Amino acid sequence: MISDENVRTPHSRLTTKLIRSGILDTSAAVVLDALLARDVRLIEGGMPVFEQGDKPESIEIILDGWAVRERVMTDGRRQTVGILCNGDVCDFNIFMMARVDSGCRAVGPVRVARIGRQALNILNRQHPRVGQALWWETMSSASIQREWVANLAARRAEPRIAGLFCMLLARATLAGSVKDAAMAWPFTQVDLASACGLTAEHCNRTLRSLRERDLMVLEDGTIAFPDPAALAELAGFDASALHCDPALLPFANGRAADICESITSSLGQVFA
Amino acid sequence: MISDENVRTPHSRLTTKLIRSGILDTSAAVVLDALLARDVRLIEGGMPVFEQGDKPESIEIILDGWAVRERVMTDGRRQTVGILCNGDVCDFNIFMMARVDSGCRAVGPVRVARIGRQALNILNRQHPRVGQALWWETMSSASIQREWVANLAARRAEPRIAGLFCMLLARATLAGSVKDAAMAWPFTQVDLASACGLTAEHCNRTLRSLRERDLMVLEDGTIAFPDPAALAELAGFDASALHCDPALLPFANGRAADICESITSSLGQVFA
DNA sequence: CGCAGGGTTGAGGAACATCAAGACCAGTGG
DNA sequence: CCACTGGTCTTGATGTTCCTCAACCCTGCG
Repeated sequence: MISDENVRTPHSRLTTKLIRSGILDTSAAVVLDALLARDVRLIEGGMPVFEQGDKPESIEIILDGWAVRERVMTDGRRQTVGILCNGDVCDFNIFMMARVDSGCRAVGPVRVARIGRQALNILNRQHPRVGQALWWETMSSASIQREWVANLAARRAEPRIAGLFCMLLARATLAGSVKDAAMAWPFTQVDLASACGLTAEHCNRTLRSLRERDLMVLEDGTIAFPDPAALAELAGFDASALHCDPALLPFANGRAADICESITSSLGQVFA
Repeated sequence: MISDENVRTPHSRLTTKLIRSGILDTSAAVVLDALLARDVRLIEGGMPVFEQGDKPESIEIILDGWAVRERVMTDGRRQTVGILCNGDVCDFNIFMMARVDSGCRAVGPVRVARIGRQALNILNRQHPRVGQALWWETMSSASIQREWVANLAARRAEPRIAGLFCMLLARATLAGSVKDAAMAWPFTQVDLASACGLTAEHCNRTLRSLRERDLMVLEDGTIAFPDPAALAELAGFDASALHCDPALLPFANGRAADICESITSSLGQVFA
């Protein structure tokens, strides 16, 4: 399921997202892409990208594939606390934290780029705009994490799963890995259940309900959403946590546009 | 409920926390405290610190009191997505984000310090260690947000509320606003229910259960925990998300210590 | 062949939400 | 002074959501 689209396009998923969000211009993107190509690892599904308790020595960027952040609870269970899409920066705490609080595991095969402390310092000095873009990414992921909390706390199983789908579809769309409202889907129902705080059985039944409503189709490791707007309607999804122009997202019902307003219009002032 | 302890001690809650976490030394702390004293507002209970959709122009630091981050859902309900304790930095996205994704509301009276973009830039240039300490705070709050997700997704009502209590007690302890495992508690049961993703009625019944087990006592706007270790045991609480020496926390059952190991031992290398 | 992992379905019960009502208290306008 | 209001806490009755336990099927794999 590793896409080779980055061979056809000049930009990685991360820079695609940052450009679409109005954070990077294409010349700065080239710098970042070159850095991302320097130290790439391929991690097979189920394998850790890093473990809870590790001492962070670098930041990891998901180039292709999906990964989960998970936390080992005191009873031994692993609780998913976030999902990483291609184009996501996986923890920026290299500078300060002595230990990472939660591990990262590949779901399906994943290509990961690594940037060490020294390279990052040089980047910040020589290309401060690129450094700032990485901080933007960090802030953005904090917003996403808050939306994740709202999804768990405020919604029942069906809208909750729908809300997760909307969020992942939107993020993957920004990263450029969605075609016709469909994307790679290496997750098992157990994975999805853990992410949603549900049992696998209940998750299964809820998925069937979504399938019967023609809101999702899953086959061959690909998930498709025939009617993203209806999915967003069911979930009560609000894309404002993504800090992007809602017109870029596949929920063409106008509601998200109302809420987000024209975020991009003010992006010119970001680095003023 | 505004404490005046910061008159007796030289340090604000934020610097107290950063010193205890091994991030700041006392001389750098003086710089930060001076900055925190420059622009202080008093916000009464129920009033917004900032609103969802605002354009961020400064970062806000909670000096005293409690606040909640909340997100307006598409059906109009306000969903709590985080709780801010004294000593917490309330969103660092001033640099990049065009809009804030979730508002901040005072629960009980709150003293807030404001640092503008320019003052922050000067701080970063003249005192890079203090700037780094603020980034540490940001990373730490991301960890706390992940633990929040785990709490919602993995635990039932009783351990979930207990887990929230443990987290808040631990954070307030680091900030220096806890005495004898007791702290100010301006939250209504409706507030608590929203934070835990429960109805107020079920929250009420669960609190009664905790009270009957002698795990909490609430009176006069103060909450006390007669047996923090038992509370942590019930919750299955793991303090590793706090990135501090577990010996500083009031859960003296040895378990947290096992998990966190000696985090502080490696703090000397943080700025290497 | 056996076996493990993933998906699916059913029955029963526990956890939680919903609806409803009442107690208590602070404020507030008559 | 009173009545009235709204907010908070509390408790009960009832229904829904979700979990638990238990199967069973399928596939890939040793």
